[in-house]
Amino acid sequence: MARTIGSHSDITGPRVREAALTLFARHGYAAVSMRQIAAEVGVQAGALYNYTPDKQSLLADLLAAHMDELLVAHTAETPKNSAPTDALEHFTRFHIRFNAARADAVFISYMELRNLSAENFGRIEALRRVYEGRLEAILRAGVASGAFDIPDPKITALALIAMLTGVNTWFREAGRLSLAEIEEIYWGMVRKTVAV
Amino acid sequence: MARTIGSHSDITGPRVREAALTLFARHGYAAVSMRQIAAEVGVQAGALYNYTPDKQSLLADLLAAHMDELLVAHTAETPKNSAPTDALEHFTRFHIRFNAARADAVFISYMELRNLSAENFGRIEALRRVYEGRLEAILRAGVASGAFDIPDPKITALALIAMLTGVNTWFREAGRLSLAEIEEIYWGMVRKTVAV
DNA sequence: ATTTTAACTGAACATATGTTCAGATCAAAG
DNA sequence: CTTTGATCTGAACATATGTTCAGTTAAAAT
Repeated sequence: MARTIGSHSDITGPRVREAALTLFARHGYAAVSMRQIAAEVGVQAGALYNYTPDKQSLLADLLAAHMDELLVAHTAETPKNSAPTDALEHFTRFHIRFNAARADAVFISYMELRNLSAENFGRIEALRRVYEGRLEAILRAGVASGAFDIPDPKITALALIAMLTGVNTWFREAGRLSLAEIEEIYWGMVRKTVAV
Repeated sequence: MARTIGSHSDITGPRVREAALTLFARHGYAAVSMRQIAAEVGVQAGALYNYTPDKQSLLADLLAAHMDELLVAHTAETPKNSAPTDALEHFTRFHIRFNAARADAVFISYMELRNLSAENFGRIEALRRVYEGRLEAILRAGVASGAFDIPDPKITALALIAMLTGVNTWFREAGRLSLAEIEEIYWGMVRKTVAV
């Protein structure tokens, strides 16, 4: 009637976040009520406040966690001192693979920026800029080395990120193409886009 | 106290749609109330129902109108019997220019699909598929003629649309680059992406 | 001038939402 | 076994939402 048998914050907490992520991605932050999230977890809405101060923090934390994870993973997996073309290939494959494994988080990290408070928006946007900046740095290094022919590295970075992230709107594991095939196709397009 | 002096449905109707478009784009459909839209127009919420059966229809009609306008404009402006490369250039420039002039409508046509009823989603999605299909047809013609080297026209079409539509997330008229400059840069990238 | 139609208000209605918190039950510690 | 801490319920609270509609005022028609 009150405390659920076997419950523990280490179990319920992640389930709250998971449910929120799934529901926000499917229906949108504003369209999902705390009661819906609670029902998904199997508790009443009031219980959610043991795990989040409020609804806005729940969204902001999901987005920040995703961006932090993205940057940490990218940092860990990025080879040092690669030639620009290798670095670009790595970025391309990393982006597709990492994001495909986290479709919901990627989705809301673009779709729900409008629902963040100004403070939270600034926080998430700063993280996004860091990631974009890494691609731009690769492109600039390629231009400087003569490996790439790019009229405007910043615009090109934006275009490539949009292209790569677009995979998330349609890729399905059970689809016609495997993720590896999609990586190949996209790397081919990216390579040609910057080719001399 | 009741009817506003000088009011007419040909004036208020479009203002309702305009206010809805602006507010939906800025805050998201679910986060915007009918009272907010009404306030933007300068009427009470109950008055909106002279112009739309319900909130969902307001959104669906905005999306459908945009897609219809896009397809009509694209049909009217597309030269007949162009070589694939010319057709692709035209598509690229058309997409950027047309959408830049309708940033809010483009934005919600991607961001608010989740908030459509199943019936309305099907309706809008079908229109989107028509547009995508036109790009794919250009790419296929280019492959058939030997002008393009593309491993998968359908995937390439999705990638290019994502790249081109991405302009809408950051382009500002008062920005560093003019729309014409952006068209040039993007056409350069698109041309190289499909190059033999 | 009168009647009809158009365009609105304001109040109401039936829910719905984010959040709080006293009390209840489970789990861990002593 | 008792006490303390953890995790929940259910009710309440203060708003907020989409929508309806009788009545009011402006515009158009007669």
